[in-house]
Amino acid sequence: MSVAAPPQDPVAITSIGPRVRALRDAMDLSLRDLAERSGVSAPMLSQVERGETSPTLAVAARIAAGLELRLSQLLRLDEGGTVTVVRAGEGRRHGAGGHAYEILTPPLPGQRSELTRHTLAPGASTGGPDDPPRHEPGARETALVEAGTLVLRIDAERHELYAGDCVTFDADLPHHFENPGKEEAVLLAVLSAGLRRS
Amino acid sequence: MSVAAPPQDPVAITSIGPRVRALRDAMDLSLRDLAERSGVSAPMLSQVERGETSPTLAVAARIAAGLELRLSQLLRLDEGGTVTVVRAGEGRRHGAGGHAYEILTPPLPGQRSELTRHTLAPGASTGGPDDPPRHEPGARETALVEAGTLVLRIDAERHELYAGDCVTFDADLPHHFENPGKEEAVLLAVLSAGLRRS
DNA sequence: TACGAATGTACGCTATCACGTACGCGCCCC
DNA sequence: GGGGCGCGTACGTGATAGCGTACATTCGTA
Repeated sequence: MSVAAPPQDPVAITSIGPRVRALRDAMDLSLRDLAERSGVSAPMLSQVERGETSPTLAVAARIAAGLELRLSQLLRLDEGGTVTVVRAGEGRRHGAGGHAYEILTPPLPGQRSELTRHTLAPGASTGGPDDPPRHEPGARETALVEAGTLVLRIDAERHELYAGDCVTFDADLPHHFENPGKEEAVLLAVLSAGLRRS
Repeated sequence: MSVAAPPQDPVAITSIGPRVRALRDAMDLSLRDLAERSGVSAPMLSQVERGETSPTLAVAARIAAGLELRLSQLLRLDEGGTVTVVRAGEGRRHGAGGHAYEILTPPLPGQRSELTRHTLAPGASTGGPDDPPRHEPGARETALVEAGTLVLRIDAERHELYAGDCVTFDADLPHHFENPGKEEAVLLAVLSAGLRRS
């Protein structure tokens, strides 16, 4: 999931106006009251409330202070925290053959890690030796075996993993998992992106 | 017309400059790169970073967006919330108070995500309302319910989660999980760090 | 009805925010 | 050494944020 696009809509954030108005009303303050408390002039407050102007951080902070809030608190009210729930089995499903996986993390801006649940039929493998996963440099992967047994091959190395085992490795190396057993294997994988952006 | 107390110091908030600089460095972006990503001119970015000017909310939001952060997250860094310190002693509480957890990822350099498996006894909760987890700004958490039912409380919101459900949210908001059921609940949590401070 | 006191808003003026351009600097490579 | 190319920063200019003042309106009260 290499997110690169601009993340959110910065314009909508300007809409603290209604919020300020609501808070001021809730505190039973007039424009002049809040002006005195915040050190921002009443006309300015009026313009901000109506969205006719975008205050500077300094002024916005003083307004927030006058409302006994931190600026981040005032702003979060208009941003709405990101909470995304993916119900059981409702992730994005991929895969063919004996390898199926489900992406459990949403494609949000700023998302730096991806959680996937892989199911490997007996004898199946992820990617395969000919088509090794190529992750970006600096990426790191953590894999947790939920059920069955697996073999992780990184470069020339070979690691046997059993249910409950957890392995962490640099994901920019060619690697893949194999299911050598006779039962289905389930793997949870966390892929963390590197910091660098180009 | 009721409350009276002057709350805080709004002046210090203006100092997002160093923060922006650190975040930009961590993402390995030049002023012009960030200018393109954010839609704010490079000279303006330079002035903001050096604290020579107080940007407009609109501009500040665009800067935050260019850094893949919400403005409130960017601001929280310079507010009293500098207490980004993780809850004291929670790492030791293995098996205490009905909440046990195990860190599955190693403390490697360059590790930017942490995988933990939590076990919550009936009625238990992670952290608790008085001692909410405070992760670093920009951090994001993905939690997967392995067994039982859980309730995620984040700010004022409440989300019911059942086995197999997966939820992703901004981890720098105060949050905690509760086990309202009569059975033990198991939770896998992936905590992805935000951009590094240098 | 008239009046004082409160409200929120329209008007100018000044400070400064925010832009495009241009400069000095360090680096790599013909 | 002289180009190029990237970086961050100093200019000058237009836009606008933010102030003080003055105005229209609605109340409660005489």
